[in-house]
Parts: sequence; C-alpha cells; structure tokens
Amino acid sequence: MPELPEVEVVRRGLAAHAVGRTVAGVEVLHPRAVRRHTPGPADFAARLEGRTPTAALRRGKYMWLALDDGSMLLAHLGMSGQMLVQPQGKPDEKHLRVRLPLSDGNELRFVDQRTFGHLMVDVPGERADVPASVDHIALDPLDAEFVPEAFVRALRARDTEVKRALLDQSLISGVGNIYADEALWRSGLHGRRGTRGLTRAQATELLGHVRDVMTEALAVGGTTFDGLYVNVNGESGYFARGLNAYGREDRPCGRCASPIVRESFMNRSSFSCPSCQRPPRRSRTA
DNA sequence: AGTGCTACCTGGAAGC
DNA sequence: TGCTTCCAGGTAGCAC
Repeated sequence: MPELPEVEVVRRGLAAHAVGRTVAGVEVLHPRAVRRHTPGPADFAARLEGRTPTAALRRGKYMWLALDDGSMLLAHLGMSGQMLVQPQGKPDEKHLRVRLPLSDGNELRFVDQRTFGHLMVDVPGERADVPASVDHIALDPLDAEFVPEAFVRALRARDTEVKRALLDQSLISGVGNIYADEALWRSGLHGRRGTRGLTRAQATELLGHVRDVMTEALAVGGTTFDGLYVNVNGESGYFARGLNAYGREDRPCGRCASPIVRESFMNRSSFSCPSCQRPPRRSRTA
C-alpha cells in the first residue's frame, strides 16, 4: 500500500530511468487506468507520444513527470499500483494497464491489480510546477515549503477526530492508514481523540512522529529498487519491520506489552495499544 | 463551508 | 475439496 515513502522511491526511479527519454508509443490496455483523463484513452495517447520528461516530481502520494511541452504525466498508485521500467519485449505482467515504450529501448509500465490507481495528462494549475489535479492536495511533511506551525494551527482548528485529520490529504498529504497508526502509537494518542482537544505540544509531537516514521520508511524503502527495476510494492521492505501498531492485533505492545487491538474506523482497520493510547472517554460528537 | 459516508476494484485468506 | 464471504484501503463525489 503505497504511502509517501513508497511513492518517493518510485519518483526517484523515474528521475533516473524515465527523465530525458522520449515517449515512443502509448498503449492503454485497460481504460480504467486513465479514467481521470476525461477526453479518453486516445487523447491520452496523443498527448504523450513524442513528449520527453524533463523532471520527476511529487506531492504527497501524487507524482508526475514534467513534459517538454509544459504538460504533465500525473500518476497515482492507489492501493496496488506499480511503475516499472522494463526492457521492451519482456513478457507482460498479469495486471499491466498502460505501456509507454521509451526511446532508450526500455518501457515504462503501469501495473495495477485493484485499479484504484490512475494516470492522466494534466496541465499546470495555480502554480506552474504543480498539476491542476493536485491543487487541492496539501503540502506533505517532507516538502521544503511545509510549515510545521501552520499545520499545527490548522489541525487544532479542525473539529474532527485526529486520525481522520491525518488521512485528510487537503490538510497534510502523504499519510495513509499505516503511517497514521504508527505515528499515533508513537504519540500515545488514540485516533478517535478530537483535534480540538490537542494541545499545541501534542500536535507538534504528533507531526514530528509522522515525519520520523516516513523518513525511516523511506530509508528502508530506498533499498528496494536497483538497476532498471523501479518497484513499489507494499509487501516489501518497510512492511516486515519497524511497525509497532499496524497489523499487530493481539501481539504485545512494544512499550507496555498489552495486546494491540484492532478497531473498525472509516471502513478500514485501526490498530492501537489499549493501554498507551487511551480512547476518549466519550465520543467527540456526543 | 465543513464534515462524513460510500462506491470503486481484485484476489488471497478465512469460513463453512 | 470447493464454494462463498470477508477484507485490504485512497480518493472523488455526493449527502447532510
């Protein structure tokens, strides 16, 4: 499940293996992969063919290739998306959705089992260097322009639950279910705590843990791609190690040994320590 | 305006 | 063994 660190690994791979090559062809094998490109697959292909990426950029979980005509190839990996650079002629992956042969003999492949991810050709939005479709996405905590104090202020001004806020990409981007649970565990906060009840110190500490957990995962994830194979695979690397809460139901908390509990939250699972992360005494909305 | 809920999708795991 | 059901979760769009 790609969150910010995994997407950053892929961005680096694209910077190394796609930038500077010209798109020699476009093959959309599954139309759903370009569903956000509203003019359709044929237009998608026409806008890409002959273009040359000049840079690989990212905000939160979105990444894009800046193209030599000022447009952008925007990609979101969704739940299961992968961007691969493979030699042309190598057998197709089972869930190959889009193929982009490049001028150097390799090809960019978008592989996505669950098809929550997508590609589109976009135009610049409010800022010339960010696609219009990414305008509504907040800066991520690893962005040089991210202002911690502004985030802390915005978080405390929200009237919602703290985990919900962490997952809100218009407040802070790049955080998904896994790193939200990990940052909350490190902070000793239950995800159902209200944002209004957080002190400035608590909010600042939480942000610090978000940054730390992402930075640590990036350091591990960075080892998963080598050579021409640019991989983002949620199962590899960071998944196996370093997680203190996510996916650890019934296993002992690393701080107090209480069994980690799983709760349903926003139609997904939340993992927390019942002792270190006390739930709010009453529902926020009660 | 801001918050919250749900559809979208596939295949491996778990249940019977 | 083979079938059915559950589960994973990021995001847009819509309901309230």
